[in-house]
Amino acid sequence: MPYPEGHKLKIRGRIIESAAKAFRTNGIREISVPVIMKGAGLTHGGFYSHFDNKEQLVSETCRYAISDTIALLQKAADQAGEESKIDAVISFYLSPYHRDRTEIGCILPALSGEISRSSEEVGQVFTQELQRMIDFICDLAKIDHATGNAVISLMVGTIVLARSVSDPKLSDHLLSAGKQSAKGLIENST
Amino acid sequence: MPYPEGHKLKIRGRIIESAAKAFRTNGIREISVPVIMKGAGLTHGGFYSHFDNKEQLVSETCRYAISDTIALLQKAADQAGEESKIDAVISFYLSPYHRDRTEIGCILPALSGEISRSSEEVGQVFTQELQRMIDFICDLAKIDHATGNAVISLMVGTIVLARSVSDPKLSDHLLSAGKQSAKGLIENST
DNA sequence: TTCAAAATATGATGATCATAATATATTATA
DNA sequence: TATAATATATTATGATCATCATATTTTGAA
Repeated sequence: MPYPEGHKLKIRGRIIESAAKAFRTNGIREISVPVIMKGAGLTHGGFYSHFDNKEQLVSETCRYAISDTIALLQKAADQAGEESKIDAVISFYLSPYHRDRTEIGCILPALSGEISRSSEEVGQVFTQELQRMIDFICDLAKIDHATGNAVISLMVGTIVLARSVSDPKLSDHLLSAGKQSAKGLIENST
Repeated sequence: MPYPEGHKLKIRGRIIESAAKAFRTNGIREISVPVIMKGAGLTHGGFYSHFDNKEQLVSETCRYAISDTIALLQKAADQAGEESKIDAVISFYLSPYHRDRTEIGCILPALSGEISRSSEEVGQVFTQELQRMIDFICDLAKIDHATGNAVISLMVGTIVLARSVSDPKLSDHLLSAGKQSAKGLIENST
């Protein structure tokens, strides 16, 4: 058995990481397989020995990227006191840092538009992972699902718009308005 | 002066309408110039006598499409009593009808992702038109800009997610949660 | 050190795209 | 009706893309 145990799996992981970074900054259709492979330190040809096609990579990258974001938010929560965990998560999500560092950010605002035009399979993975994200928020804030849904929608919409706008002042206002209202929604629900 | 007065302008308008419909359903990069021209009943060659390039068409289509949406929302408001105008607008925006009829819907949820990766010029047009949308909501609901920003973010985020999700029940829940919370935000602000 | 399997690289294919150059069709006026 | 200006259609170009076929490299074991 040539090549070390688990070698291929590791490479596969590197391709997914490269895809996550590339998709987050440039969207799905704007990033080619060759570019993703180069990002993983490989050439394009080997791609199809790891994945059936680009769509399959999109699925797996979705799953990986949302888990990654939940972990990131968990870290923000861990650094805050018990009472303010959800506030810390909201503040991080709606920070200028998260708005500007698309390459490490949440894919919900970055890719939702394209996901809605993707295959059924991609849609299902996305749905599953979004559910996990909603559960994470509901548990942390101890709120009902309706409020959790709205908080996520508000956070995603805020980042979507804050990133699209060319006026930095308006962009900042969108962030702080979103932050204030998200916290308000949570307070009013308990 | 051959060709009737304003003929070219009318064709130009038809191209923009075709683009608006196509972009709304399929996004910007996924729709080609030939397809847009075919939608306007023309062949692709003539495109460049109307527009410098695709990017310019995107700009103009943005402007047209958001105005179009504001008019649509105004119509929804007109059909309601004075006290419930903003409720009517929110209910329309977050209706299953609006979620499902992407080809006539608001471009904010459909195109924001791609807009944030477009040229400075497109970004500026988008920013201007978003401002008009925010003003429209603030005037109608008689709320401050911070609340208006949050309401729009919530509406956009809700449609974005409701369209991406493959589970119809979750999609409906997202809509109704968004509706309830948007109305709540407005009530709490006055 | 050599070998064969496994992994990766190189190169090719056919499609589609934005854009441009050129040819053809249209039509208000003379 | 003929004409010249204007609008549209046809065709061409060069780039990029997903995917595939084939060649080359790598590496654990014999």
